[in-house]
Amino acid sequence: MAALKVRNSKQTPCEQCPLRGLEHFREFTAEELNFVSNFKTGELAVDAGTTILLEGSHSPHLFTVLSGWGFRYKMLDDGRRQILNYVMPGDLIGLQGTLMGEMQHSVEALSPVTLCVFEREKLGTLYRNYPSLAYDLTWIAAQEERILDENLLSIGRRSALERAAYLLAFLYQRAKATNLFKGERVSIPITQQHVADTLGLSIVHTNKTLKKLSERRLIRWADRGCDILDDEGLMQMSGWEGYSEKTRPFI
Amino acid sequence: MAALKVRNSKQTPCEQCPLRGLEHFREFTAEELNFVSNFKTGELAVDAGTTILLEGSHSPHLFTVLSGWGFRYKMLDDGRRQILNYVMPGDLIGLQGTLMGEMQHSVEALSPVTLCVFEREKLGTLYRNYPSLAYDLTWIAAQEERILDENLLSIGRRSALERAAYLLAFLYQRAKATNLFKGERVSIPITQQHVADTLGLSIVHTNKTLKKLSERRLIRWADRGCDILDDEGLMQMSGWEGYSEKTRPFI
DNA sequence: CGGGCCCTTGAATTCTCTCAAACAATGTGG
DNA sequence: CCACATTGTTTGAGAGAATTCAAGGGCCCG
Repeated sequence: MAALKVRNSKQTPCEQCPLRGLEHFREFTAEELNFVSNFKTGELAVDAGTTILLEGSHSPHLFTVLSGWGFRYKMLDDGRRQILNYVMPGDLIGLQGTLMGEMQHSVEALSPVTLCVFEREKLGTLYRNYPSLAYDLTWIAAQEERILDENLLSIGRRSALERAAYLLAFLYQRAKATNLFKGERVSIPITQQHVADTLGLSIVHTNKTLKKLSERRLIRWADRGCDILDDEGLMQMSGWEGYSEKTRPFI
Repeated sequence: MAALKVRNSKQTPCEQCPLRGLEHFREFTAEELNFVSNFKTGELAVDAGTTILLEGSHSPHLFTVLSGWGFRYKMLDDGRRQILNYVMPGDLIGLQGTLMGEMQHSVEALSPVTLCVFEREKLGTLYRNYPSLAYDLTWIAAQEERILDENLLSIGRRSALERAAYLLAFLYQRAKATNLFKGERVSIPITQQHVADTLGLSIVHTNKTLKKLSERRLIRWADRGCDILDDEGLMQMSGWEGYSEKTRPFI
């Protein structure tokens, strides 16, 4: 699977960024917008299945997801894979690698994905002249930390059924916030193998666990994806209360 | 267990900070040092077992650990506990809560701990006037993210034996870097319950797993703690390669 | 039509948990 | 100083959870 194969190159100017209109994201000042517009050097469109960032690679790019789904993961030498988190529109990827030189995880596209590409050299300017954006970067990193804390709690201490319910409620909440569900379709584009690799379970046991959620009418497993039927039921089953932020920064 | 009980209040000026001398931490410029010295409003000393920060509490403090060991954790309603990471000298705690209003995890002292207390109101000044420190804050958050990624991989995909070996090698490496082992004693001050709650295992199974590591002469379980006998053996057993940073920022 | 990918199911095996009991070390109050 | 409670560690046994192995079915695409 070739990394970073460009599908097309039409550009969305930051001023007309479709995400900026969503109430989920914080507004920019004119100055900020002007800088970010300059910070962005291009756009990238990749197919589902493409490896966007690869563990072990150096000086990787800094991206924001403009559309589509993806996931971050790590692998052990023998092929065991752990999915760490999912990425959706508005999410920044590659920050760890940008700050620390080497990617410690990979990112793969789950669906066709478009990415804003940022110029890593201008990160210094960002910190020097745009403290509010610097603050946002720290905020974004801290938010990711928070999600990982919850995932860790889930894998370490929740039962298989609770874990699965948490994951699906979590994905539903995030996807809803970024307006990923146009109209009625509420489908999460993952396979059961992805669920298994996120929950730390085998594919067989994951299948049986998801079946229980289906029998309780909380979800419906569709073709290569999952429809959420009762997100509150999922949250109740998992004991997870959801995130409360109304708005968040994005770059 | 009362939170934040002050044990004494003698102060260490930042200029004479014992951590600053360690080669593990990056140097400050005179300006940075001057600001940080002013940013620090006091010092706190707490006993082992004290809850330093509590999940659910608001407007918490921002601290750097000056001495001692602690751990971050989350709990489910029914008491199941997951330890997320450990904190050691030089580690910043409370950043998540400071940025996002409410603590989503707790922090407890494993040993007597002294903390530098920072004035949260001056965080804006930091971002506005000290971009290098702002960068450091983002770096610190990204580094925590990286550790959580590795922990997640461990709990999700490593076997019990590998997990235990990883954890102990990880703690050893971090403790060594912060010079926590004066002389020969290489003892990590945790109980098997802590290990269990970190690895997502029961205490009984943790005991049996640690026994296997002892039999292989990789560790020795001492009184309320663990002596590392062969850290390379632990790393080999876990398949973990360790962190490569020579130096890191701290505030 | 065949191959590949994904989902499903059953069965045997292995891992991990809970329950239960006991022991060691430490600290406390009488 | 001893009796007793508390905390942490250790061990065995049975129950439950999750894994691997194996096989079959559906669907899409070349």
